Amino acid sequence: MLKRIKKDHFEPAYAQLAAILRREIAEGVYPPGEKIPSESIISKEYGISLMTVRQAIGLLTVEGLLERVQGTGTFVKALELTESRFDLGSLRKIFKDPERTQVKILQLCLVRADEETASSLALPSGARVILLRRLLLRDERPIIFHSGYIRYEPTRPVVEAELNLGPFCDFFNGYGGGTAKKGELSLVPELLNEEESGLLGRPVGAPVFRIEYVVYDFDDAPFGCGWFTVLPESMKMKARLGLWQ
Amino acid sequence: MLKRIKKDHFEPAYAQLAAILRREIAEGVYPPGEKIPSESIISKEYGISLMTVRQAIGLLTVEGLLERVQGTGTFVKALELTESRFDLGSLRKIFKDPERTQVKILQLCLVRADEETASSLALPSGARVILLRRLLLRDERPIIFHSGYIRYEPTRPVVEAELNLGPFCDFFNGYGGGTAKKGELSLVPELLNEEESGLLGRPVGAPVFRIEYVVYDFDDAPFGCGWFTVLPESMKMKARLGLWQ
DNA sequence: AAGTGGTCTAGACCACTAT
DNA sequence: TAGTGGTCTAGACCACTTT
Repeated sequence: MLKRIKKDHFEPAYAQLAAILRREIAEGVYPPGEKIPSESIISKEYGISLMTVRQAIGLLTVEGLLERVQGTGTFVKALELTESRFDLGSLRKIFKDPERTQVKILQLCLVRADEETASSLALPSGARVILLRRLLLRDERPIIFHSGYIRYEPTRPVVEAELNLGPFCDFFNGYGGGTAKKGELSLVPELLNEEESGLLGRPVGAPVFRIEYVVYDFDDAPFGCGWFTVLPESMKMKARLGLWQ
Repeated sequence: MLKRIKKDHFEPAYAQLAAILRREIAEGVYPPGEKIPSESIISKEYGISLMTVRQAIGLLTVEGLLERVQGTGTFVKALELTESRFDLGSLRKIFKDPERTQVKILQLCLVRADEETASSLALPSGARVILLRRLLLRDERPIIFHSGYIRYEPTRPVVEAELNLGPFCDFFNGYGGGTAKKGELSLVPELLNEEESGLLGRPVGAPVFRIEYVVYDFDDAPFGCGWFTVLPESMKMKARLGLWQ
């Protein structure tokens, strides 16, 4: 039998078993909707411990290939559009490559919060807040526009250099050393307005992504909100479903 | 000590420990970047097995709260914008609620594939493919437009009723009983064109999501491609970061 | 060398589901 | 009642990192 787990292999046993199961699913040995053999049967078949089998099946479960049903069995999942997950991985590379990226501060000042901002930051309308507007450039070309409001705390002055030097999204970790506890984001399709059009060098009305956010401190009080306007070609939102090996 | 694991609790031990660690992180006992106690120390401290501790820490790791570094320790992760994950969960409810949703077939016919489609489906240019265009309505209102091409297989005739009756995204599972092995999706911001504007009842140029896809069969050959145009209010793309308990 | 996480075992009992 | 997955134990050895 080819499907055997080798001890002393560079791959751990659970990964080997996961690969075998992945292959068997790909080959149609277990078609979508079908039940795969029980954990104890697999454990005996391959001569490995039950916990190791569970680790392999757990892996394929988070990959979306299998589904466990207590008391019944483990089943092969069919492809479902709604299982797709998109992440901001393409931004990660940009944020972590200081060589080619540059941040330009457009505005950093104290302003009176408008109705909506005050409400987002749980402040009385007209309270003073910090307005921060920046442009992120990649290879000299603007690709992201950021506009954000931050709670103004007189005890913690904002140092421009601090915001300038830190990573682009660093106010997520507060300014002056504070840290965010949680954040809420929303992704929407948007059209470039006139101002953004000028800043990002694209025609008015061009389609872009907008990421709106609110971040909260460790007392669950909102301390920052705003949005990022991102040119779609610099933020590839891709997802994969099923068996890609 | 309050932080103690109760056996015979309705919550399993690993979930109790995860909740305790979550709380301690929230309270700043372990600030972002800090190391939490080692697994063996936790194991002794709470009188539970090492495997159970690992299960709890594994849970918080996939939640994005902790990060394991082999040979060094487990650390509290700071909030990072780029860790955000958006899913199509809001579509799930729509697809699985046949009471309020309705599918209207606009077109189902054999056409000659254009250059791009032929290339996506790995067919010679001008090959015959099935064109399927549909509208999904929710409470009588159109919210998603789907336009897709499917490989034409003379041996497997397409039955309109089949496509009409199945769930909206069911061609993912092929037609005539075939099944998809994998799929690749891409999310982009787009503007409504004139045709879509008429179908979806929104002005031309309104911002929408577009989900482009290619699905592959079990021989890794592409058998379907196309896109969904989705009104943004019916597809809320939300993500949460950090500690929400 | 000591400490950390990564893997693994050979059992055990439980909750749930089907028959 | 039998079979399934869910949880848990008390060990073990390994790979890796730091000192």
